[in-house]
Amino acid sequence: MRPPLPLSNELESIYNRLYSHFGPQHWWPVTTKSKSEDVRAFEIFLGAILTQQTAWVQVEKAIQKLKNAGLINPKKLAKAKPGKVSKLIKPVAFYPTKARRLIELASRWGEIKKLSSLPVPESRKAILKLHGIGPETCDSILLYAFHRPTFVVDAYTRRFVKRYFGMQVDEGGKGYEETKSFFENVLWNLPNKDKLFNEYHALIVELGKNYCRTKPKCRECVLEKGCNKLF
DNA sequence: AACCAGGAGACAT
DNA sequence: ATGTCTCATGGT
Repeated sequence: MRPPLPLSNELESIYNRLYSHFGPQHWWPVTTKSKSEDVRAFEIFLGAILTQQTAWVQVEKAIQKLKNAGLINPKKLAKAKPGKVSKLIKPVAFYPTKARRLIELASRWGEIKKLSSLPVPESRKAILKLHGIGPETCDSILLYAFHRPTFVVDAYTRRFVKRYFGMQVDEGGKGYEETKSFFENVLWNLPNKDKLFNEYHALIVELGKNYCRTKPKCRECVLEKGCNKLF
């Protein structure tokens, strides 16, 4: 049993309310200024993996350390020793395994860039096969590093559609795809998709971080004008 | 002092 | 194909 599909205006309206409440989120935050597009993409790529199960402030520390060591650079990072990288990214969770993965992935950066320019469905399939990259990280990389139109889904996104639309999304990978196409089906024909997807996901994260972490009801006042609880 | 953060993989069923 | 367990730092 499915909930009625939201009118496109409904998701647009929510977007507009989120945007006027929180303002632009400026994702993906990047520290390397006015460098080549390639360096920018690589830093985002690293950040996408570092941030798994990790608060963003911790990722910033790790990125800064990598930067000081000159390792926001695929070739150099590929040659770095796991012990060294591990030490640099220590502020993030699972740092030893992430260190090994980052080195491996850095050595395949050229391949990854090529894969990212395939049509989105094929691109995701290919990048998902890489070790250390699951669905959310894959879509984050495609959207934020390579500006491809793919909607990123995270736990906040699922919680949001569950509470706001009463949608029954299961926890597993199926729920990921369901939630993803729930947004994409409605928003796909709008102009500036990548920009919209970018801001929309960031806004949902901001919403989720700030409101009603645990209360499963509290959906009546969702995004209503003048309500300071957003859900 | 439990709980969770911008998850993913191995493994069992 | 779908659940459960594990990894393991730093904030509140």
